[in-house]
Amino acid sequence: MARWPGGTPERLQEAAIELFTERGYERTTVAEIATRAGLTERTFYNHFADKREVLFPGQDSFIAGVQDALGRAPTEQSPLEAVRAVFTAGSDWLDQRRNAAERRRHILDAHPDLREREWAKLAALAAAIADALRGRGVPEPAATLTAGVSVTAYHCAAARWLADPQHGTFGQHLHASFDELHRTARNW
Amino acid sequence: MARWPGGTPERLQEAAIELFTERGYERTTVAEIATRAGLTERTFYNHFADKREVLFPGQDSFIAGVQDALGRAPTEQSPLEAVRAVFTAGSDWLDQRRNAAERRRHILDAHPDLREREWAKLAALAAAIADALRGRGVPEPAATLTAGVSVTAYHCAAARWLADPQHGTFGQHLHASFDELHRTARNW
DNA sequence: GCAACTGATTACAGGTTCTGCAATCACTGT
DNA sequence: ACAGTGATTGCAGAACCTGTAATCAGTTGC
Repeated sequence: MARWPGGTPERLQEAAIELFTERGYERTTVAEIATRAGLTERTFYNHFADKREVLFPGQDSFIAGVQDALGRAPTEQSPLEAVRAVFTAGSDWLDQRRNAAERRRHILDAHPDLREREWAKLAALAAAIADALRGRGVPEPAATLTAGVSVTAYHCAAARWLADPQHGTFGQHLHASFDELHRTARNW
Repeated sequence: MARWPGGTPERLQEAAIELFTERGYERTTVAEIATRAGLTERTFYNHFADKREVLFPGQDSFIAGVQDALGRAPTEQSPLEAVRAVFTAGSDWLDQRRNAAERRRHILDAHPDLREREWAKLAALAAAIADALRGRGVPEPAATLTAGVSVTAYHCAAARWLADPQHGTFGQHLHASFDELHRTARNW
């Protein structure tokens, strides 16, 4: 018998999402989150760097995964093709979590501080991609630009995926975004 | 004779930059900034929404200006051309403030919280541009994508402008970024 | 069997950020 | 004179976050 029930960070995340949904992000204190999870405020900060981070579980490992996958992508792919393929490979994972993503999006949209953190995560993703591209021999500023453009397309696809009343798959929106990118690029 | 010496926000900004440079962002309290400016902590918060905002003066009006200029850009320009032209129009303004920009960059680079705010400002800029493009009749998702790509190029240009040991003008780096964008787009 | 170790949790104290509210006070217009 | 304006201030307090040390069930080494 374990001394402490497992899944502490998960319990904190669930409690946080419940409370944020019920009464909003600002009107919820960290102490309340911890209490609902059967823990104390101090324990919350043992698992999350700050109050916002509880809404971004696994983001850092996702970013690391993208960077890693890009490192082993076939060399004959162009940089943008490689990134696009890596994103596409992870699209099923997202589709299976649409409900959770929708609830999370609601909370994020309601508070600027949380969107700020989201942009920070996207910037970190772009930095990781740029790093991987440089590792593939892409020179600057092409690496940074390609990474930024890719993340823009990714983010745009994610937004439209969640806003889509027809509930199309993330993969469909991803391809639509990248295709639109090619189309508009032709008019430059 | 005015009751209070003028330029309160400017004095707070100068005091903040001095202190952040001397002992770092984290080791400087808002009370210390206010005291150095001959004011109180409460007055600081009358002028800035939070501690970080003191390093982003006039950003919101800059964003509004970009949006406004885009609204009156000639219709025969393609969306990306229009944005590029608006950015170029403001490049002299930046060149005249290179020193201040360098000091500010040093402070920003040293603390993640500040970079987070910077990304939030860039995201706000992208949103404003997307809005202006939609006003020009650009449909979604092209508007959002073009705006995102533009801001990526802008940000990349700004970074390289400040990192350039040859001290090239911002306009040169801006054009280099946009040209590189065209070049890489051809390999997609 | 027993002691030392481990590692998650907890208790506590305290600094900092940020907000709400009411008061001050020189200047302004009537 | 005299009320109005508006920037500043004082004060109280909630919430966020951190450092440090204590607790204690389970595990390991002997």
